[in-house]
Order: sequence, then structure tokens, then C-alpha cells
Amino acid sequence: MAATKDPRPCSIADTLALVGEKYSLLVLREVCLGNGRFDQLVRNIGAPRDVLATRLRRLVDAGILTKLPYSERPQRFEYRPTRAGLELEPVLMTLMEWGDRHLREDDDRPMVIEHACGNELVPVVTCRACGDPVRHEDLRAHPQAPGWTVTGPTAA
Amino acid sequence: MAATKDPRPCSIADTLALVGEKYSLLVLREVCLGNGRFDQLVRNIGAPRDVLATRLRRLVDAGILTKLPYSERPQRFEYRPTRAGLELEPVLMTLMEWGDRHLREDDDRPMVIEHACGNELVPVVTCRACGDPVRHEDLRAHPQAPGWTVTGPTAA
DNA sequence: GCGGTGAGTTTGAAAAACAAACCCTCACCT
DNA sequence: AGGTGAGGGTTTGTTTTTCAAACTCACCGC
Repeated sequence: MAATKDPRPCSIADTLALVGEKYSLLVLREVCLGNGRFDQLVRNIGAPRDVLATRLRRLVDAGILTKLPYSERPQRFEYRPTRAGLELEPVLMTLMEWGDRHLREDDDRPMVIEHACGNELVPVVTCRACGDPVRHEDLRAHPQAPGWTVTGPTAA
Repeated sequence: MAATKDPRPCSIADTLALVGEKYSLLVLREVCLGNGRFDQLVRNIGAPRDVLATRLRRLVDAGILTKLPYSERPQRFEYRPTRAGLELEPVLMTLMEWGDRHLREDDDRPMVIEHACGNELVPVVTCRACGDPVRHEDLRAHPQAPGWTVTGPTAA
């Protein structure tokens, strides 16, 4: 019944192949905050310098970051998110929201984000068509490619 | 100015500490789809069995998965998401949405999800307070804990 | 010319990932 | 009673990564 030999075609997996390695999403967090310099990244993330250099190369290659000079002579660079990189912010938001809710007490959230509407941002994933918040029970998966099995009645 | 020695307190980092290792989010994808048996996971994810066993232990310990028997004699188990695990689905949704948009042509999405409203689900992260879709420019970060620097005017 | 900063690279040891083989309990067949 | 096979892992030995610390190189200010 379920017997796909190789990993399935999957956009989650494909996205994680680009940003799923250790530190990559933290790099994105930092550059989204404007902290795009190498030494800032090392300090703020706590990653080994060589690993960070590898990650940065990969993220630049993937079109998620750009490396641009903020000073010639002495040459100095800064990493910034591309449009595609910024569009990964929802991933960061949902991760943060989960962590705030499950791993913290209500009053020691390390960071509060203010939305333009004036309120504190609590990110909610909604359905674009109807606007309702997405709940697991409301989903049904329809595999489009071969190699998928959906055992339960529900979906991801 | 920016000089935090150690990694910062951060809910994104904390969440990734639980689910950020290779394969963990793919495990979650599978269990959310109802494919929670060990051999299914091995096949569908393509992970080495030992690594998978390690991940499963960790996810169970973290309260994201439960391991429950679907048959005594012979003892057989199935992994399922806990409530906390299901609440990570928004992370999967945003990853999938990004991958569909940036890594695929419009017509070869490996999986389409149908929402209870009858339409195809396109997940959008919105502000709970005002309901508007979240855009980077509308955010402002307010660090609550020491150790944070927000260089740019914008926020993550 | 001396010390310091930024942005990495090099080096060598420790940890993780990997693939393949193995193990154990049971069920089913004959 | 013996053989086969499934499910759910563990073991083994090898290849990759990670890691921390030290090092490099270009430049600036003193």
C-alpha cells in the first residue's frame, strides 16, 4: 500500500533543503532584523564561523540573501534578504509563535513584534480564500504527484 | 553596540532546537498525514533508520509526538502528533507555500490541500488583531530580553 | 610600525549521518 | 515443527559535518 521507495516530491522538503540546515533560519532572522554583518551573525547566532560562512554561501546561491558591500576600501560586506528571503518571514513568525506559546511563560517572551495596526502581532495562518484560521480538522490533502500516501482522513 | 556573547534568547531558536534537526519536520508532515509507522516514515522520508529512531525519541520527549500501540501481540506502534504537534502545522504550511511559489511551476505542485471552505488552501499569515496579511514593512521588533540588537528600522 | 576591526579560512579533534546488516517477537503457512 | 515474512527497531563501520581555536589578509587610525 504505502511503499514509495525514495523521498517524495514535496515543497516542504524542498524548502527545507534550502533553509533547513542548522542556523540557516537564524541567519534569516538576523538579516531580517538588519543585523547582516558577519561578526554580528557569529555573535548573535552563536554559530561556528566556518559553518556560518558555508550557510551564507548557500543562502546567497539560493537567492534568499544578497551580499552587498557597505564599504569599499576596506572591503566590507553585509548580507540582506532578497524579496524571496523576506517571504520566508512567515516561517519565522509561525516558529516564534509556537515557541512563545509552548516553551515560554506568557510574560517572558524574548521579543514582541508590533504590527502596523498598533497591536502586538500574533501571527495566525489563515485560508486566503475564506479568511478563516486554518485548523487541522479542516484540511484534506490531495497528492498531485505519484509517490504519496495519505493514510488518515486528515491532511497536512 | 551589538556584542552579545552567547546566542540570544529567542523563541524561533528554541522551537528549532526541538524540530529543526534534519528530518524532524518531515516526520511531522507524515504523522499529520496519518503515516505514523516506522517503516512508512523510513520509506516516505528517506531517512536512515537510526537517525529516524533518534528523531522520534526526541519528538516524543518534547511532547510533539506520542507513540501508541495499534496492536498488542505482536506489539506494533504508531506515532501521532499531540495537540502541540498539530499546532506546528502552520510552520509546515508556510514552508510548503514558499516552496510552491518559489521552487515550482504553478502546475506541478506535489500536493494540494483543500480547506473546509471548499477552496484550495493558500496559507496566509495574518495579524490576529487586525486580520491583515503580515508584510515585512509593517513590523517593528521590540526586544524584551537583554542581548538583542535590532539594527535596521524593520523587524522580523 | 603597532594594535585593532571585519570577514573570513585553516586545522585537527569530536560528534552526527549514513547504508547495510543484524536482531527479536510474533503470525502465518504447510 | 520448521520456514518465511513483517514490523520496529539496534549495531557496526565508514564518511561527513560540526566545532572551537588559531590563523590570515586588507585595511584604518595613531
